[in-house]
Amino acid sequence: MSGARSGPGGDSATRAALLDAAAQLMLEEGYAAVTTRKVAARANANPALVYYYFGTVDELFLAVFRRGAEANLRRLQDVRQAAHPLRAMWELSSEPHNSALTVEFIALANHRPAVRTELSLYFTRFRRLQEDILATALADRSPVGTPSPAALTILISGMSRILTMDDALGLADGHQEVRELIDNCLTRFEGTAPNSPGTSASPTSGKADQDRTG
Amino acid sequence: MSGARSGPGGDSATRAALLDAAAQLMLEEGYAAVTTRKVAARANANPALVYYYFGTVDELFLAVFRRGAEANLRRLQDVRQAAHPLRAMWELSSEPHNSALTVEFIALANHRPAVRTELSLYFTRFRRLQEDILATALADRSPVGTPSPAALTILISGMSRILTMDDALGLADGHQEVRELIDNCLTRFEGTAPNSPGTSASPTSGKADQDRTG
DNA sequence: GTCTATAGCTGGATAGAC
DNA sequence: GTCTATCCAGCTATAGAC
Repeated sequence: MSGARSGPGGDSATRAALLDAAAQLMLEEGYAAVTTRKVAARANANPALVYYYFGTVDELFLAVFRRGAEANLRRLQDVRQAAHPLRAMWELSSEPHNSALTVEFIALANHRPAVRTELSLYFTRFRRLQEDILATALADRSPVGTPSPAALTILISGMSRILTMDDALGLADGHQEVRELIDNCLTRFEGTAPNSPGTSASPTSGKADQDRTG
Repeated sequence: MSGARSGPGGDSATRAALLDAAAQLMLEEGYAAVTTRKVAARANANPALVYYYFGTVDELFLAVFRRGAEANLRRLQDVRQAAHPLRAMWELSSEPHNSALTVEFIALANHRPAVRTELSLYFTRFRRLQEDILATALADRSPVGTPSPAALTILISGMSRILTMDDALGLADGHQEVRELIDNCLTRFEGTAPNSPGTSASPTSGKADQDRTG
């Protein structure tokens, strides 16, 4: 039950520890700090095991990303069941932990084709799901002139990304007003109460909590 | 007149070549590829000269950033004189070359305090200037309910950043609609004609053309 | 200002024992 | 599955000749 179904493609405890270690390193020191030696040290494992499980460092990056991406897609699915889906969606997009890893992967994607392909696929799926949720939530309730779900998705993605990236740099000018504007929009559509903490989040949590991506 | 006023802090041709090389490397291969050897090779210079001029690789990063940042602030200043300042501001923010370098520096900033400080200072100045231009352009002409210049600045920054970052990943869903929405806003305030190519850009161009930052 | 040389370290990757 | 040992490449930074 613990380290079952092993093998290079499997889900052994060691493999998971290596993934956790790599994600942590990316967050704390940046993708350039993800070396076989450092990852192994942090996972209390032997450096050679990185090659055993992943073959190359590039594949390690992809595995880290995929794990987080899948967790995030599940969480977005769960948003449908939240008391206030739109607000839950906004909160999911605005998680700072989330966006810190994303910045690292986007920087990586600019220079590693395999990573770029993976990110492109992930974002396409994530945005489509967002559009879907928006379409359902806004059906017959949006005033004339409301942009399409696709455009609203860009708006939400852009605003959550700039706010979280600004936060990382300590920039806050205008943030409060923007957050209030967004809050007003959400309230207009879904009523006043924010989701209680955890309502928007995943029953999927647990291990996946350590390296969300998106 | 050519390599005049030399010295480690000066502006010799070699120093400039090293800065150009570092900026190119960041764009093409990412910040992790900025090593003394590679930078020197690309600049046809000796690796030891990096230390002569900059002391450390960190200082080289800062010098690259500052050069681009100053060029960008000058260009934003020039926007005031454009036929359509708001449109010129939007076009400046939307330059892809611009944002590619910015992503690298933001990733760097997450892990190097000196870089974070520098970016924080730059963005603060850039946004303040944007707010100023917005305030001037919108004075007495904005309908009730229009967000403040500070909030509009976040909106502009967020939209231009998400669009350019999406472009780098090949994501385009909803982009056309968003661009049209923005275009309509600009037209409503400034009339229909886009700035002729170059109108929004810098008389400051030339060498600075190679590594804008922002 | 520019160069060579070099110390000392860290890295990716593999072979092969257990 | 996990480990040791190892090859070779690349890196930062400095000392010192020219």
